[in-house]
Amino acid sequence: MGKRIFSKFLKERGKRVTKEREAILQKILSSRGHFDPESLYLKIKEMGLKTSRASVYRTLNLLCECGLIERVKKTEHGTIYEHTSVHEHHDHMLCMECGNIIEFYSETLEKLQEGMCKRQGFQGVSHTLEIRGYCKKCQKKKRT
Amino acid sequence: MGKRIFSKFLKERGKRVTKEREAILQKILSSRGHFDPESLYLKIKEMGLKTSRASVYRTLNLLCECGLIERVKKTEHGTIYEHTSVHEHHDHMLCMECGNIIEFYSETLEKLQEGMCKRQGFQGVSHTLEIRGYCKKCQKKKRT
DNA sequence: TTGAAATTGAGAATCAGTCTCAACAAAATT
DNA sequence: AATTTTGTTGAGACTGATTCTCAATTTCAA
Ligand SMILES: [Mn+2]
Ligand SMILES: [Mn+2]
Ligand SMILES: [Zn+2]
Ligand SMILES: [Zn+2]
Repeated sequence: MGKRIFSKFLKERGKRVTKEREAILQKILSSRGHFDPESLYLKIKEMGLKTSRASVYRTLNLLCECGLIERVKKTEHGTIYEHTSVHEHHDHMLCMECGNIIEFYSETLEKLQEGMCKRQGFQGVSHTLEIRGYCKKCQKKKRT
Repeated sequence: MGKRIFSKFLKERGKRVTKEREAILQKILSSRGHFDPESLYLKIKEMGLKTSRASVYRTLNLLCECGLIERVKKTEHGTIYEHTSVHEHHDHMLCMECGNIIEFYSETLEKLQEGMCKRQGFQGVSHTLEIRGYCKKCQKKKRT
């Protein structure tokens, strides 16, 4: 499904639909959750498909532009992405102990943000909310 | 005021209060708003004080640990910091056109987040909310 | 099928941030 | 006060993510 969107996007810009770009998108769509460019690159090589880091990075930028994926977060170890076509918009809780990511969504929270924007005369387009702390498991561990 | 806190923090850890560390903290406290390591480094040099990039980075890490400053955001051009002792906690709206940053705070929003954490059994410690979009000025420019 | 135009991949370049280590300074011991 | 111990500094090397370069290759409209 994302394949169509991507092809259309590329053609509209006079860009080309190549095997490499298709392989990269396919691999992203066929795996769940968050990912980073380096692991994606390695997974694609493992499958015997040919690609290069340069192409992975270039394609990730294109996929961001066309809205099929999103940059979730820049960390000290690089950028984390996720695909948006599957998931609807959501925010994240990040466990500082184990790195586990909990996804959540609250309509009320979203509305409230819109309200804040209006009050400031700001035209909101997108947002990221990250709550850092400790997940259930890690809270238990700490108690002992 | 932050000077005291920093000295205490350093001593508690068997670390030393040096001219370089004091100069860096002073420069941060005496300037308003957000900053990045490189400009901070340049400002300090301009003043004729002696320092190195290494020391700036090292000291910023210490100041984060002791809570006097915070990493606001990692961008493609590096990390943006701000000092917390002055400002209370707040969130950000970031204009994608001109880079302008609007700070805001909503009690309701904070409470709502606490509620979301409780529902997930997550122990929230801190968070970052960034809303991206267009500020008043840039909205006007776009219309014309 | 052909050729102009876009894309690819290997490796060089860039850039923020960290690390190394010898010279130096602060605290602790004598 | 002199000496020893230990932490800090700064220049520059290093790292790792990402982008750039450019010759070779591929796409696709005609
Ligand atoms: Mn997610
Ligand atoms: Mn701020
Ligand atoms: Zn955890
Ligand atoms: Zn603006």
